[in-house]
Amino acid sequence: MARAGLTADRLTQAAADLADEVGFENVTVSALARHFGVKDASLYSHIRNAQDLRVRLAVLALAELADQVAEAIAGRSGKDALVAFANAYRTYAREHPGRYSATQMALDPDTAADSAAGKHAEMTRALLRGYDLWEPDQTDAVRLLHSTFHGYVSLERSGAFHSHPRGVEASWLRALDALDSLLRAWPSV
Amino acid sequence: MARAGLTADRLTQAAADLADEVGFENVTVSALARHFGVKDASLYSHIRNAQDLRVRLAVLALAELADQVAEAIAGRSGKDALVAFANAYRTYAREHPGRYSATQMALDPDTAADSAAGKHAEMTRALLRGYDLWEPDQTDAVRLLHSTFHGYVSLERSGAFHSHPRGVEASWLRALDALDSLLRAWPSV
DNA sequence: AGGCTTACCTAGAGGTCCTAGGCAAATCAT
DNA sequence: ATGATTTGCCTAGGACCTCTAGGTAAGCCT
Repeated sequence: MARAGLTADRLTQAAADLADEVGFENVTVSALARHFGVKDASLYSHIRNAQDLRVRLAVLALAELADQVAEAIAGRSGKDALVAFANAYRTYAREHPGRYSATQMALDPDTAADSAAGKHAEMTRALLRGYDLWEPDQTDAVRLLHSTFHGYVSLERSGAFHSHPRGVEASWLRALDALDSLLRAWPSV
Repeated sequence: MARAGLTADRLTQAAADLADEVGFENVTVSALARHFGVKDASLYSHIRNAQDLRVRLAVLALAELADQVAEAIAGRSGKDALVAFANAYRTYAREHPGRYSATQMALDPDTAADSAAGKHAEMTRALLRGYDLWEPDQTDAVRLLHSTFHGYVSLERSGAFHSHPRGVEASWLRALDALDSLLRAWPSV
């Protein structure tokens, strides 16, 4: 009997693909085992439990997202960087719905620290270098930007914007214009 | 044997309380049946299935949230209304975590139309009357505000802001200041 | 009081999660 | 190469959740 050659990493990768196909909440240990043609009990020597699998998936997705964003803003600054950041974020969420859902998981502080969660804030800070912002305004702006991007993507996914004809794309661009102008005028807010 | 007197509405109410106690994802038909001291099979004459129960819960929460917000902005305008809206939204999410999670469910378009989902946008429009905004800027602004509120609340709940000492409350107030100033200056953005 | 509706029941099938313990494949030692 | 060790995947099985089918009894209606 040939072995399937499972490892925690391969399981996590497959779980991520599965999440994008069937939705994050449908990522189950059983489904993953079926995908590899093994019994579900066989996975428990690689992952502690179903929650552990989801956490690993979340960490993977956070790292991927951070990479995409980092690549997007490399060599840009000011509004260029803002738009690149925002579009990379939104694109990742659209192309990888299951993975993006995973990034919304509540991680315990230790796991979050180990993950790329901190990298997001760091990159947002880098992007703010093009604007004239210093602490504590920088932190406030980081939170506002992150909230807005996440909120927009999240509502877009839930279909909250479908009720109105105005193009979601046009609104998005306008929101980026607004945020840019807000950041430039921030000190006087 | 006395009857428990179950109805779909009572089940939904109890499910909402349960959600706030143990989390939306832990709202199960079995747990709800235990709460009423009946067998789980007994609930299926009132609700179609577990998903149906969650949808009812989502619709309930959306209506409650809309009511809270409507009450908050009644008689206010401009920044007063903006702050009242935002605080009511955030307060509901903090006091009713399970219900708020339910509001994030993806509802099919028909259900969404029946629910109070449209009321949100309508109220946000009412609040914008204090600012000098007309279509399509109004829709863009509604989407930006909704996204930001939802995003902030959502990230706050996921613990994304805990990594930095700057008070979440102070950042929130600053965000509201920024949004107010953004709305006032919108036409020139 | 008898009949009808309906609220709740039991029984049971199928799925997911997870533990305990077993066997065999791969790896290592001699 | 062969025996010993490790480890990957197995079977068995318990606990819980979802949902259907069909039964019994409580409460309402005349």
